[in-house]
Amino acid sequence: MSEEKNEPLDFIRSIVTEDVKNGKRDGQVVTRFPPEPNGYLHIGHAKAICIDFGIAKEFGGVCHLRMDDTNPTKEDVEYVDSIQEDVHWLGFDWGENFFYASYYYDKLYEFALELIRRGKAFVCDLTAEEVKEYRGTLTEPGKESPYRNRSIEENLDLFERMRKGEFPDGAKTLRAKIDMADPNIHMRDPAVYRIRHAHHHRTGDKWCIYPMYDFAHCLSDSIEGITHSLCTLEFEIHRPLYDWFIDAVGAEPHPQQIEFSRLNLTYTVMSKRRLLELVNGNYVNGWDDPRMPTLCGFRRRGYTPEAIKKFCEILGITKTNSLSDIALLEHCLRDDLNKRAPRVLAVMNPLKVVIENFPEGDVDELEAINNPEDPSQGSRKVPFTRNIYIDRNDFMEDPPKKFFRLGPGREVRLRYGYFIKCNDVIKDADGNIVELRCTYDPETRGGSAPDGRKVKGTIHWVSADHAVEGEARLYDRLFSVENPGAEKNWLELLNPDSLEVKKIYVEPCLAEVEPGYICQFERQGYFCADKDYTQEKPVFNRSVALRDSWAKAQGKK
RNA sequence: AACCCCGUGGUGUAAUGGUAGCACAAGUGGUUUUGGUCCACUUAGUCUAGGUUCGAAUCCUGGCGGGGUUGCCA
Repeated sequence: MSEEKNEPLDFIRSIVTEDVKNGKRDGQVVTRFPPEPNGYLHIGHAKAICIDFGIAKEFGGVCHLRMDDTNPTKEDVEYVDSIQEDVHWLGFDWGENFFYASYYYDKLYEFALELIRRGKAFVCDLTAEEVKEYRGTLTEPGKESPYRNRSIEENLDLFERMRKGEFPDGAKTLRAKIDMADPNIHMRDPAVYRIRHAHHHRTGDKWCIYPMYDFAHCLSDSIEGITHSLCTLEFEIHRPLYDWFIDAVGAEPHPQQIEFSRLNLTYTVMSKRRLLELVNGNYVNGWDDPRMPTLCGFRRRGYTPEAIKKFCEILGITKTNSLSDIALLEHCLRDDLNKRAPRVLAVMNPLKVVIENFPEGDVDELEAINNPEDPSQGSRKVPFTRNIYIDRNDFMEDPPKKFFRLGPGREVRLRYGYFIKCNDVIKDADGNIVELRCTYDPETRGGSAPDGRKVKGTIHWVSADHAVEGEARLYDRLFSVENPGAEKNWLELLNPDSLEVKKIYVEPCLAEVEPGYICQFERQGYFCADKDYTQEKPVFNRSVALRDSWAKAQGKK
């Protein structure tokens, strides 16, 4: 009975709250997440998952996971497995409530029979092309099929023979008898069953007729006792049909379909068709390529489930067509990672630095905090030696005004190490900088000077003798335009930078840098992701990211 | 020129007839052993025209704009 007046309720929660209050369906809440196993789950699905599972949980209900597998030609067990894995990874649990629409093929067949017996469906011999002609257009009504008035007995007989496999694909369909003049084209005698002599990933060759989405979905919901059938906006126009089928066969209970807007992200393509094209065309290395907006792609890129869920929560539930800024998603990840990800020193684009007053062969073990945001994560030792690498981007021979890092004659702090001062710049014959000669101040061990003097910059470094070398791709964004989803020639907009392989050098506390991708977050840092990414893996912070940010700012001026 | 849905800062949202608020982004300043984090501040909004009302982002009507719908896909 608690009244949470201050908590704003989105329109779906308002409806559910009202239903529960009114004792509708005994106050039970049962939702479902119903993907078709024809591809991998992407960030757009994450929103639906958060809503479906989230609302069920909030109202003390359950959420089913149901594979909407009514089209055997497009589906595969590979996808079933990945979907389960990804939903679990996000942190949701369907318990015992895992189903397939194909579990209900027998019941659905019975419902179809009932539809025929009630005179509400007929077997139609029109070809696909003819059906299209008869359907009419958006502005003109359709014409009734010449087969529309077959007797119930004949329909029953024909439908039974369809099931037995007496007809080839496309020869006949079972159609609902509704209204060919309905302004909603989906109500103009829609198909209920079609013939498909195809092997189904679960039921094998048992069936050669398969129910259409509109018929199977609402009745599957009813069979499972779903109370609120939440889906995206494109199904809005299907809702009258959803209701019609349930009423027409007299199914109980009658779930309520409610639609919300789907997620769109800037710089990202989201449709399964296009993602499949990226995979099949080898533009990416599979569904879990870290550049993909799939959940497994985000996972490899180092995203946490918490960040994704938080993002979905912030977006809220509305019916407004929207294009969400991926910067918000990145913010959610930084926010999460910042609190818990261990940090490690890293250098990309190494520049050798010789500390002239540090003895050759000596190793100084320095103490480094694992996570400045979380002291409980402890510290580690970092070896300091005469020869180190810093990032090329952290040195400028002719530093402009607001550049705070190393330059000739300047002093900076090596993070967790010493202050160093640049005395000399060594170049090769072509004038490229190949080495820096510096001196360190032994008094500044740990990073602070007893005399109280300050430095403006703190830079990353690794011991040249101890650094672990690896390669990684620098992930920026797969696409280089605002919204490639809207572009016709979207494949040409792939960002070439996303393919660039870079060297990376990290502290010896890491055994190796596994080949993978490096995710770039300006001003926050990079972290490395790979096939077996875990949240315990470190963020390679600062260095290049900050440099790029600075460069970008300069470019603006 | 059909039907349905949706229009609040650049973006995503809150306010359900009573002070237009939050977050991201952008910008400025401060703290800082990550140019990160954190803190403070700034910029910026109810598509439009009428109507109802003491009072409209909210209700009504028209216009304008965006999206969806003509699979034997889901």
